[in-house]
Amino acid sequence: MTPGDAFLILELVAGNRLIPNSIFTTLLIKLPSVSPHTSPRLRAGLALRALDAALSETEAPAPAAVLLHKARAVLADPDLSPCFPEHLASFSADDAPSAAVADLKRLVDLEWASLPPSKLEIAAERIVGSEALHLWASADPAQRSKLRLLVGESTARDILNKLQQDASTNRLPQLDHNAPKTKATYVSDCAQQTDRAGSVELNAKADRPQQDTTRHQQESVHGVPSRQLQESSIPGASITSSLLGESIRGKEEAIPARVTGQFAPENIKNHQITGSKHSLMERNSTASTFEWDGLGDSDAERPAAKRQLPSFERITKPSPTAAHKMRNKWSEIQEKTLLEGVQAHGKGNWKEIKMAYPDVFEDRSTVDLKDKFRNLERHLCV
DNA sequence: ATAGGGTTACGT
DNA sequence: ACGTAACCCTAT
Repeated sequence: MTPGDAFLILELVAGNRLIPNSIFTTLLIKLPSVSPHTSPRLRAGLALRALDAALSETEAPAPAAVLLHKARAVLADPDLSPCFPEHLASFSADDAPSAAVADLKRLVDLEWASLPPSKLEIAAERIVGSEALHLWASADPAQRSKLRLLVGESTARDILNKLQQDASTNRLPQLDHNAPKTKATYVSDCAQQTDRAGSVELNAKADRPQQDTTRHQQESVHGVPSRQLQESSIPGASITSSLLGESIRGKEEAIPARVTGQFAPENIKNHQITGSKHSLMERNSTASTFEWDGLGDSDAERPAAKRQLPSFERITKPSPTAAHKMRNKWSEIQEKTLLEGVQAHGKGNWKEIKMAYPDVFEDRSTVDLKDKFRNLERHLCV
């Protein structure tokens, strides 16, 4: 195992919040040591893990003041503080400790969701993602057998089939410039536009967030914790880095530290009077809200909280008791799941995220997800 | 399907 | 009264 391979593994693992600290630290100890300074993801992952640990005292419900104190200690740690983005490093709240801790947790969640994809994820995207056909098309037989080894038999067959189809229609797939935004673009959007070069570089390679690799990654974490991670991922990594090394390595130096300072003021929209087009003031008759009984967000998801769509009769005969319906507040679980979803599937892939957590988002539309994430984002960006 | 402008209900 | 979370509408 070369230091380069160790770097790829650690960089992947550090930035995946689903992989527990215990596993991460085990890897940290057993693998050849790597310098975190070449990777923003690795740096931020290390820092966020430390902060997470400080904030999640699961033993006894520690008082907020204690958590805050611990968190501040982490933030002030001279080894870690350079790794935090500015708004976290300079975090200070004059609210009560509990509010400050809640604020901090929110910021940390967002920061996790904003981590750029790892180089392995990007590499995986290149060999199975939307751009993969080009790579496969131009690969000679020896390279193809390497690729086949990496992606697995069935995926290889799929890709080759597609390739065949495209060859028969005599057309290679076009580059999709309207591809949805990825984590990487999200980061660069949100961060100040001061160092375009590095971000653009990342964007070009992570044109679309991969799906399968992330999902596999998560499944293996949930299912078979440590053994698999330590053994099975290693040969793949070596092959990957030997095959793709020149394209993903050597760029490390070129990637500048992430700058997430103040955000562009243009993002702040001041509600202004709008020459309203037409009867926007009128509530859409198809709109409905409903009550979410109780505040049971932590436990059993209510099984049958179904939105009741208004029927025709109801329109003609409006309910006399017109009980004022509350709106559906987002539960903490839903918020966390959304952030996790964005981390795993990329910002903008709302449909995908919704489908990935059907129970949690049963009563949320993709637009709801998008709106909610926009709200969460504003906490960070304003 | 998604982004972004706009509206409304709710908490303060 | 005001800021904002949740929701709605529409252009792309």
